[in-house]
Amino acid sequence: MERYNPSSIEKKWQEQWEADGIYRSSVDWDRPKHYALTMLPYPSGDLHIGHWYAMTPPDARARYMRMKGFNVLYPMGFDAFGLPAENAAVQRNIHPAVWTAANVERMHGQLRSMGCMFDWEREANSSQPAYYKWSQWFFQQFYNHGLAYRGEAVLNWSPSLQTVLANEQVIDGLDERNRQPVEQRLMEQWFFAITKYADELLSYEGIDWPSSIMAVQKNWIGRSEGASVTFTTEGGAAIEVFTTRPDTLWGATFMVLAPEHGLVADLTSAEQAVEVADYVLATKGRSELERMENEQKTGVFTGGFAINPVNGSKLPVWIADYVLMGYGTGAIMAVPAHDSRDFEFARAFGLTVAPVIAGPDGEVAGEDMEAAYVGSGTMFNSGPLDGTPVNDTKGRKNPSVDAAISLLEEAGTGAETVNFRLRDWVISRQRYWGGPVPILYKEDGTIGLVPEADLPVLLPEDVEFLPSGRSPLTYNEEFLAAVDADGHAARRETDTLDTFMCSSWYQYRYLSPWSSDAAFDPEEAAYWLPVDNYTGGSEHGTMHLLYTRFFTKVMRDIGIFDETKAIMEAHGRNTEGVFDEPMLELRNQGQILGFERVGDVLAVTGSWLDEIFAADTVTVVGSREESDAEITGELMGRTENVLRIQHGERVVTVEVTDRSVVEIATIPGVNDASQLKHHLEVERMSKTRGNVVNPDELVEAYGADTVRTHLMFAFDWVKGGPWDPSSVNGSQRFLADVWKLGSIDYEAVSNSGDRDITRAVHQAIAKVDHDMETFSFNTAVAALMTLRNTMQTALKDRSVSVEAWTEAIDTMLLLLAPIAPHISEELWSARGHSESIHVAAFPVSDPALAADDVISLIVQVNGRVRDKITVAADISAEEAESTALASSKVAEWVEGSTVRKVIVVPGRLVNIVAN
RNA sequence: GCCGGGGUGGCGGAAUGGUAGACGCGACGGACUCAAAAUCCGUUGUCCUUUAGGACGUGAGGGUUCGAGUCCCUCUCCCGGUACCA
Repeated sequence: MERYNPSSIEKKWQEQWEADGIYRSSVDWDRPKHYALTMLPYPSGDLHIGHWYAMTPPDARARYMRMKGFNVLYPMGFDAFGLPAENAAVQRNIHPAVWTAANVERMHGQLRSMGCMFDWEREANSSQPAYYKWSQWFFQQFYNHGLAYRGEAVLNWSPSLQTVLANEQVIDGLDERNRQPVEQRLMEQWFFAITKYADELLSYEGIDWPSSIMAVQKNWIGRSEGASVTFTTEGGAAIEVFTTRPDTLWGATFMVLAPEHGLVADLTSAEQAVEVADYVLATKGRSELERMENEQKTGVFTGGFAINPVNGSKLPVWIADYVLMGYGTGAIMAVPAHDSRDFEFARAFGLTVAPVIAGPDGEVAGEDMEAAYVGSGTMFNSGPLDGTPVNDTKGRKNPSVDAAISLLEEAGTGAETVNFRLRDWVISRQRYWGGPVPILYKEDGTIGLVPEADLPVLLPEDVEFLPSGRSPLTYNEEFLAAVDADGHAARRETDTLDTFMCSSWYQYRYLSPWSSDAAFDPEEAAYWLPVDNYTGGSEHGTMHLLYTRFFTKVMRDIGIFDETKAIMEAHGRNTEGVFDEPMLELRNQGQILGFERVGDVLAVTGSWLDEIFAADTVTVVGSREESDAEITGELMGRTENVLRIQHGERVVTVEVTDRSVVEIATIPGVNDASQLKHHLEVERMSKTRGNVVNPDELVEAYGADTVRTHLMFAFDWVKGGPWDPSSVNGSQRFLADVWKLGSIDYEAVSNSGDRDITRAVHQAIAKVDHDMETFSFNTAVAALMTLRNTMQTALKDRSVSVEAWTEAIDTMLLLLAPIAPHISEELWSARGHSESIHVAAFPVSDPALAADDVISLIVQVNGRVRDKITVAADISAEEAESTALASSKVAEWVEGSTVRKVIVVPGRLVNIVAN
């Protein structure tokens, strides 16, 4: 028997599977389908352990579904447009297309090493013309239906990326990719009208998504119920405001406009003109980050006034940057008594505070209140609505809000309104490496689509990258010059599509990446759609996962699924709601973090040069006590030749020079500073932190099966956690044991253990079946390890028959096949099976065989375990009770007291209540 | 602040309201070996105790229950998201 040697078998089977085409997925209406999708990677160059974690457990799930009888589609592709390619172009003078293609090529090999059941015939790559032609086509369809438009808004401009970004791509005032500051600018851009779908996006009917994702999206969409109210300036212009608290209208004491608001100029008086202009300018110069960091309220009086429609009072109008142009109407009525932000502003500028809601016990706050009152109570000083109760519900459910809205609607000065936090999606990017927006600027000044026949608008390859940061499309005359449908000269749009737009529909391109006359083949779509299970990271909650839902709903509404739907119906499928959502079930995996490691303890001799200690010798020692060197302690970090050493309470900076001698006893030869191990925290993996786990190295050391098994076993998949390099041993031993069990020539000595091993086998089947179904991968592997343990015990005294042993090992291999596909295939084949294990059916557990004959009956006295008695599993309640009461240990514990009650849980325990 | 998730041995983690710590890592003791690795056997929540056994134990406090890691209330800490959103 040969030893388990993954490297020799894994490659062999990967090639065999590919040659046999066992992972080709084709439409077969006679079989139930399962579309398993995992988020496609960006071709950054190297697959990291996170990719393995995101892809191999779902691969095991897809394989499991296949063995359960489903026709499974599990495709893979590349989200291949994006900025890193362009940065590489500028920094290293490599064309983005070349850089991307090389990375895709490299990642192909790495993806294959996972042993996944990807159907490569269905690979899609968003940067190829065959793909982005359809991204452009979708843009045009959206445009024709009024869902793509060019508009002006205050947007996020990233100076470092030299492009505009969608709200979703800005986190804490920084761009989500490089974490550089973003500015607010009034700009004209291309938008998708996602806000038209805001309400529908709030519904998750018919889909099973994690509550955290639904919460994040709901929060992001930010629906709030209230009223729009029209105030009037002294000049007669209308100032529209949105408020969730129209019941506090009588307490409005001033108004605030966003500095960018269109009425600012009209309202500003001559005396205030300079101050207002200064403030507007200052706001413009402030980055999003600075604005957020500024906790003090700022603002200036415009000198203008507006009339409150409910009581005719005259309110001073201010401008302040705490009012955002991007939300509501960019103007608010300020009710300092009942809104904490308005209150702060009023106090900062000495404005009137006028309470209009009394507390629940009728207590009325005075002008001198110390904080805004936002609770429930009763309206007062509110004209006709005095006495109306105020509760803590939103919108018309609150009687005070309801009454106020009715009043406004009768008077014609306001209306019930729902407002959303969600903004329309900016989809144009001022970058080169993306799909060109298929738009022409015509001679007559109008804007039009590139004729459909001219799609795709190809990205010119022959371009020059200038360090200006500007997209080369903006100065490429060959690209810019175009001809419109009427034969007139036109200029092309130089913006490209947001990569999130390309990835919003990739699940449809996988259906038929070969289609040249449609985005996808409706025959394929009718069978495979919708996606049954989607897996990926939760960080896409407000980006990709929101966009793709929107995209699918639009596709449904503009008829893109009509043909697909007709074919589905022809096959007898119920199509109701089938195109409402792209993915029926979503599961998010956690993140693999870097491991914790204790750094080398160093003893350093040398001399101080100001704050830096210049090393003569650096020696790795066992502990601080071993050395009396001047500087000694754990190496906390290292940058090039500068060490940070924890010397007692403080961290000392030590410089290792050319003349320094580094001694590491465990590493032979001449040592240098780069060989020193520094301390690592549990945190995200990154190259700069030096805690990256390279999956290629792991595969080389342990084999893909061990890496797969370990990623499934060592974590709760949803949670993730730190990678512990030593715990891989457990998964490696497990597979080595399976190898031994599966390759020995078994001979029986007796069959006394048959019942036990058969029970273990059937219990394992039930457990693994259930756990694979529910994404509980770690306990599925644990159940297989338990079966391994049982089999090893049986093997020792050869106490089971050859038949029972054969069933056990064959079942073990079948259960293991989705998790560790290579070793199971090799052993399966070596055991004489001619068909691949991956086309075999998943074993079925027989409950009668899985059932225990005897159980350990737990006997409790007052809820504490006092005895355990082995009894038949099917013991009756009466019998269990009498058995328990007959226990001598029970007798000891109930002695001197009276048995009050006996609770029997059949097949489990007996609790005797006595006092 | 608000929303979501969580706190269980030295570590990763298991536990339909019913034996807390499955499975594994690590550690310790032993076998094999000239030695090491690998492998095999045993121990491993804490405390008391020779054994038997007992007490304590799932972030803290309270409650419901015959019985709570699990359900309810209050609090606390950690992680993620979001935040002048009117």
